[in-house]
Amino acid sequence: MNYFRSRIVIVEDNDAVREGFSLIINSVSNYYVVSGYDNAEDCLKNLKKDKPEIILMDLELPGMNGIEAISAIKKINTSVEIIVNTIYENSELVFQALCAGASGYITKNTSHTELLDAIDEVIQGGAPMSSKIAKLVVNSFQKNPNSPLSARETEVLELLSKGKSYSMIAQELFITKETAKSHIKNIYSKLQVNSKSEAIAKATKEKLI
Amino acid sequence: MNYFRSRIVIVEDNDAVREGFSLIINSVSNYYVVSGYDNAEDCLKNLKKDKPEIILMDLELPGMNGIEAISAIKKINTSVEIIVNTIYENSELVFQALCAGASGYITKNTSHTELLDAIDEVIQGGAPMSSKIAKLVVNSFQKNPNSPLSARETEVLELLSKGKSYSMIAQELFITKETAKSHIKNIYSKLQVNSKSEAIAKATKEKLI
DNA sequence: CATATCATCCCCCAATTAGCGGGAAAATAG
DNA sequence: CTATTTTCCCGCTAATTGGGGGATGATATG
Repeated sequence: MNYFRSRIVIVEDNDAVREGFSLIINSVSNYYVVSGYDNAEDCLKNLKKDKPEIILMDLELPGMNGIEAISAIKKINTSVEIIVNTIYENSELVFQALCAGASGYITKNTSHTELLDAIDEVIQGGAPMSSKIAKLVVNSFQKNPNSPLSARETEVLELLSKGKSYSMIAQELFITKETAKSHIKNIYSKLQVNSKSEAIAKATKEKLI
Repeated sequence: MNYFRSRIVIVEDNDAVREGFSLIINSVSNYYVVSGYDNAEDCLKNLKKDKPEIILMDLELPGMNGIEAISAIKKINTSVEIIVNTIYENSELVFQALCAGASGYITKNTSHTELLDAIDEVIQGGAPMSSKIAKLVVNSFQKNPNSPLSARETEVLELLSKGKSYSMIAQELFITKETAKSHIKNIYSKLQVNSKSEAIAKATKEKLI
């Protein structure tokens, strides 16, 4: 009877919330909660025993935080799918969680149905995200439309950020080294920096490249 | 009566599909189709007249392709929300579309309901994506788990990719310049490259950093 | 316990690079 | 028509890079 039911682990320090999730998840036949923990350490300790396909992970936890926990879990078992469930919509946290290996990120105002939908989506190979989170993620691909740099300058800075030297940039853009140097001079002046790394840092931060 | 209905433009070269979408969208009261085009050029030409809040954009078009169209449209009107609707799930195209400024990316096997949901989501500031697309996007944040580089080497390479010099890397990691050099030597040997830019290129391609 | 990898540190050396200063001319766009 | 962009040139010096050759102790991994 259990053969086709996905094993789920919940890490959530609020007992009421954790037990609520368990009830919701256990109420449908496709999956069941093998274990619930109020901290990441216990989850890690029992990972090999629990063998979950999916972990529902809170981020604000006592002791080890959720981001560290995701990294640690993924190091032990790369195939487990982790869905972050938190109140935080802070973009830094979102990207940290995704970089650490989260497969989905849903915020805590989600309904029971949305929670179950997220689990379904992960099982089907998707990446469930709350609406705002998806927007954050998509925005991260887009450049700042108010860049002070010209198209050519942006092109040069992009190559610079890939570690190319002046002469390599010149070669790739079919210009002389002097022209590349000239562009870089102008880039530095516009960004008010005076070195490659500062320029890259500023451009990355302001999404100019 | 029209004041609160969102204006939608459809760019889709298949007449039947385009007209089908129009019927679906016009069947609900929240939005209506102001224009439909079978190519991007005509859409661009009429952008100021149509004043759409949302554009439903196909990628495979005669003449100017969808990616170029998105860039061109966004250059004219940064606030218009563009939802890509295509059969392609190719990751390169997805990222190009998002980088060009698409707010959503749905594939053509979506139901009428899902199409309308996507439009709703965009209006509410979200970023609708098909399940597979969301997974692609989320995966793009994650590193290759089979990196040949050690943690320290990865750290060094990350700083190198930010344009830092050997001495700056040494400073940031509290090691000597010689140690940084040593790490870089080992990185080059492991990646079988012999320069900074090659290393960064290979590491980026294989998502080691 | 032996071997491998990792992280740290040291030397020498030559070629290239980066960034500073100063220009200038043609093309493009508003 | 004026501002910006893109292209190109010169000289100069400090710094960087990447090649080579090592060594040490710690920590895994078998």
